Amino acid sequence: MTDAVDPPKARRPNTRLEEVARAAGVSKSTVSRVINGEPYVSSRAREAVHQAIGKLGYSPNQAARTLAGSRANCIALVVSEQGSRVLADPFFAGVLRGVHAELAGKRVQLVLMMSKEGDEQDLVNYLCGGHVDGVLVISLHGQDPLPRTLADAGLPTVVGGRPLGAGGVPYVDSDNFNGAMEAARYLVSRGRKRIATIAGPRDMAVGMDRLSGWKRGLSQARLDTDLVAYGDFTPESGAVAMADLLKRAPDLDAVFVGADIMALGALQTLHAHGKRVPDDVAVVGFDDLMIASTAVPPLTTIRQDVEQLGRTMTWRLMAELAGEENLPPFLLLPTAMVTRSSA
Amino acid sequence: MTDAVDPPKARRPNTRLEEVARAAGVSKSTVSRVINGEPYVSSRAREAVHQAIGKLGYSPNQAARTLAGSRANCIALVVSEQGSRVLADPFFAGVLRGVHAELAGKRVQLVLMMSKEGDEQDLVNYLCGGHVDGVLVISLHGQDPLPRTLADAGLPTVVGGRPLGAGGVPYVDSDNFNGAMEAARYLVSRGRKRIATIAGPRDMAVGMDRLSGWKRGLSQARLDTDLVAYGDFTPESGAVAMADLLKRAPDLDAVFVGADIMALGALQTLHAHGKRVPDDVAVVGFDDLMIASTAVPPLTTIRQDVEQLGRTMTWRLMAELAGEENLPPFLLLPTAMVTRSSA
DNA sequence: CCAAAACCTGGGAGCGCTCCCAGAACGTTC
DNA sequence: GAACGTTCTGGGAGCGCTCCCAGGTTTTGG
Repeated sequence: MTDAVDPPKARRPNTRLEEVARAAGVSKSTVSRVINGEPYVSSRAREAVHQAIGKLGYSPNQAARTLAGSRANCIALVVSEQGSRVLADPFFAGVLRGVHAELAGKRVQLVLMMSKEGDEQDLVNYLCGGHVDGVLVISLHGQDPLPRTLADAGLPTVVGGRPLGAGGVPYVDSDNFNGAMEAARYLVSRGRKRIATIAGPRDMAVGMDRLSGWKRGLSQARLDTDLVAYGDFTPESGAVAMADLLKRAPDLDAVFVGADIMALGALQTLHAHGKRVPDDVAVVGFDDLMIASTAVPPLTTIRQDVEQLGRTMTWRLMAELAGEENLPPFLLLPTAMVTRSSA
Repeated sequence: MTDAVDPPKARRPNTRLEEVARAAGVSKSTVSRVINGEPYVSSRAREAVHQAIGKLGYSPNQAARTLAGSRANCIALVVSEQGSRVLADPFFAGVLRGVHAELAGKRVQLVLMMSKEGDEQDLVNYLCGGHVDGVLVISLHGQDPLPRTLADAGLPTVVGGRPLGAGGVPYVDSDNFNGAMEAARYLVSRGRKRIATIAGPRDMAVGMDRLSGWKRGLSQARLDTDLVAYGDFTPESGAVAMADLLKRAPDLDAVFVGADIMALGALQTLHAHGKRVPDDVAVVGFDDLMIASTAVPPLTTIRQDVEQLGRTMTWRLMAELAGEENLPPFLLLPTAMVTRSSA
């Protein structure tokens, strides 16, 4: 009965569509049409609405739009767990940058999710629950069934990096095969005869594709392709692999390392064994990370444009969401050789 | 009248709360209570609901929850644009990792946003529009008013890295001052007499705090603090700054570089000038990036735990959202010296 | 000049949930 | 056993939007 003091609930919901409508002297429907860029709105009404929106600082309530409409205006970027490692990866950062760049200006939010090893079910439930319009998946290890599952559920999905276990799901990848082949050919063209490689893990397409490209490059020149060692995309594994190769073939005069990060380790081992780079052993990496240019000696490498990868994935997904048809099932991005001092 | 064939609308909305209720033989309200972990639900009902949820693979519609309730169950991570650069930064990746780790298990989504230089208004409208419960802001340059604006609008906000222009907004940062001081003291303790520094840009707190710490460390030992050069957190700027210092003081025997990334450039310059590290010039960096350990020689540096930074920011924000009171206005995370070969 | 088509507009039903309210079922106490 | 708590339950009013429908206004065309 007395003036009950409002509890500190605060934060009144913001301007609503209806207020904009009133301010502009039109109906809710018309405001909605203007916001969604529909036709059949007189320019007079459109103008009035825009003014009202500007004056009131109106921002539509996404939750309500999602609930009422059929679109969530939101896509997910799913990173497979081990993610603690993945997020540290410049690859991930590059992709993220590209995704963001491509999304700029479009009224689409990006939510980041990590697929936990065990309870993928939770993730799948969430994603398929209509909370997002589409999914970008990156960093698959092995035969991750996630993309297949999502695609089967009818959720538009694009994978970054050729997925091993998800035939038919659209993907975008760098042209690892041709990039690696170019590296091999380059080494051949420089007169190298005994060319080794340090490949990525066997359960990742990126590792296998680069290995295949290297093999093809060498066999075209009728060179032996027996000098293969494997690493796991860490400097340490690169160092170990290099030592192994050196033991198996002390006379090797070049090595193509399937990732700059491993090349760093290889460089250290080479140095420790008293091999001069590139005089005794030429080294070519892959990726063109920033560390490639600051390595000693600066690393000759194959550049892949990861930002472009992110952009392209996003473009492909958005195109599908927009209902475009006959989209390519996969896209391969060109790589480029960057010549520095190591080869 | 005849069987009108459904247009290919597809993707029927998923299971709804009501179906769960029916399956469990209870009311919508009860299901809602179970989902939200409210008390006053008999264990029998709770059990039945859990079973029904499991069987139907139900996942609540976030949009509806947000709309009906007062929480969005969603926080934003805002990265200030120039973002193209920021996202490539291991700092960002580390923070992101920490944020994600801290969020794991909590039913809170993370949306990523970039503040564009010009139209911050858009961002502010969106964030204050009730779409998110709180905001994490990182990578502020200069006197960015964004955190102040958000905080003033009543939106819980936590800044990563001491903000220069946002007094009063809670923040979490590494203890840059003490870390830098420790670096300086270490160099002193190793008998170095002519100690320089390469600092970050003057408009970033992280640069200034490390510079201050270095100064304090030297002046406590009654050493001159005149050898200061500035860089901008790139290897190139580090190289230039180092050359400058060498010209001003050819006799310098140590340099504290306010970021590993700049130390890389400094190392190159030192090498080019025929200075041996650490024999002629000792080098200490800051950050302990991965490149610190693979540098030649491996870099002695001050480690900051950026993942912990992300975790702490998130914890602080979530605590505030949970209504905790008397939370600390800022938190400083300890750094640790990592001794390698460069000093 | 009138019918049909093309434009523009407002009203209102619901999207799936939360949260408030009223009330049922079960003690517990005097 | 009447009066009160305490625990549990269901009903139903919205949250702010989109989208469908019905109706009004203009243009077109024969």
